[in-house]
Amino acid sequence: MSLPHAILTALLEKPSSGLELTRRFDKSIGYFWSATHQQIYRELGRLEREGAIRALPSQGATRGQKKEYEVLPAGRAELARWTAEPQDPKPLRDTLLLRLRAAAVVGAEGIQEELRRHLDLHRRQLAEYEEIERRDFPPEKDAVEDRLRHVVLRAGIDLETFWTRWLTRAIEELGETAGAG
Amino acid sequence: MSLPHAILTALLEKPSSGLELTRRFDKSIGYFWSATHQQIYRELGRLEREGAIRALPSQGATRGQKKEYEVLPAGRAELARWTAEPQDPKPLRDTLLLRLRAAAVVGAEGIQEELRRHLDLHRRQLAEYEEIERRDFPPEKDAVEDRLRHVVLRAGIDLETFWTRWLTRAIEELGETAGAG
DNA sequence: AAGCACTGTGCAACTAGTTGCATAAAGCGT
DNA sequence: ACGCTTTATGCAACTAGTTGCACAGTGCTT
Repeated sequence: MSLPHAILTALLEKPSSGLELTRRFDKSIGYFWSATHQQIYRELGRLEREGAIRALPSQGATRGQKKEYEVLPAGRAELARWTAEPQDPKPLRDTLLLRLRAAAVVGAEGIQEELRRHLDLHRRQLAEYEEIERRDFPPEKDAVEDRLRHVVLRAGIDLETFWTRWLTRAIEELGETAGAG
Repeated sequence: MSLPHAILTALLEKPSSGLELTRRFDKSIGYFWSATHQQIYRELGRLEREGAIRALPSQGATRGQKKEYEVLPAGRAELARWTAEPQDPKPLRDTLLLRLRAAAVVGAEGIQEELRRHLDLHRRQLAEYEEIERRDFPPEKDAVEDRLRHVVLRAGIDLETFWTRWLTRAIEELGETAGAG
C-alpha cells in the first residue's frame, strides 16, 4: 500500500494534475516507485473520495479538462503516520537471478548475452543518476530535506554500482567455461 | 510470469510435493523468488493441467495424501526457452527509499530507528548468506552448475553488503542533524 | 469547417500475489 | 475409541499492478 503515499509525497512537493504526476513518476519518485497513469488516476479518485486530497476549486470537473490536486491536512497526517511506521524490507524478487539458477539445470545458452545486455542497461542508469547528483546536489546544498533526498539518490547510485560490478564479475567468471550446460 | 519457472527449476533439481517445495522456497530459491504454499499449489495444478509436470504414479490423489511431481519434457523445454529469452530488469520499488523521500516533506521523526532496524536485518541476512557460501561452495567445487549457483549467491551477498554500507552511511549522515523535519 | 494530432482523464478486464480459512489423513497419548 | 497435533492439500476472496482501449477538449492545418 505505497502508491497512495508516493502520490501524497509528490503532491506535497508540488500540487499537480494526473498527467503531470505521471510525467514526474517517469523520473524522480518513479526511480524507486514506478506507476502508470491508470494507476495514478484511479488512486487520485480514491484519495479524493477519502478526503486526503482535493481538486483545486478553479478547475472544471469534465473530461479532457486539467484537474489539479492538493493535499489536505488528513492526507498529510496519514503520510506522516505511514512514514514513521515500521515496515520490513520486502524479499528480493529478481528474474535474472532465477534464470541463472534455471540455467544450472537446463543449460546456459544465451545467458551470456543477457548478462551483457543488463550490464549495459545498468551502466546507463548509473550514468543518469550521477548526472542528477552533479546537477541537483552541489556540496553547498545542505538543508535536511536535501540531505534526505540526496541519501535516497545515493542508494540508487550505489545499487547500480553493485549491479555493474556483479555483472562484470559474473560475465568474466562464466565466460571461462563458455558454451557449457 | 516467473513463479511457474521457479517451480520447474526446483522440481528439476529434485521431484517434490507441494509442501516440500514450500519449505525449499523458504530458503535457497526463495531467497530471490519467494512464494507461499497457496501460490505453489495453485501453480502446480496449472502446470499439471498444461502437461508441463505430472504427479508420480505411486501417489494417491486424495486430500491429505502426499503428491510428488516431476517435470515432463514439455516443462523442461519451456523452462529452457524462458531462461534464454531477453527480459528487462524490472524497475526498483522500495518503500524505505520512498519513506525517506516522504520524510523530506513531512518530517523525519522515527526514521532513524527504522534505518537502524533495517541495518540489523540486512546484517543478519548477510551473515546467513556467508554461512551458506562457506558450507556449499568450497574452492574445489567448480562444475558449471556450481559456478552458476555460486554467482547467484554472490549477488545476494553483494546486495546485502550494499544495503549495510548504505544504511550505515545514511544513519551517520542524518544523525548529524538529529530530530529535524 | 473538416481533419488531425496532442493533451488529458478515465473505465474494464486481466494477471499476479496475499490472506484467511477449510479439509483430510496419520500418528500418538490416554 | 477419543481427542490433539502434525503433515498435507486446497478453495475463495481480496489487493495491487498491468494492458488495452475509449472519450473529451484544444489548437493547428489546410
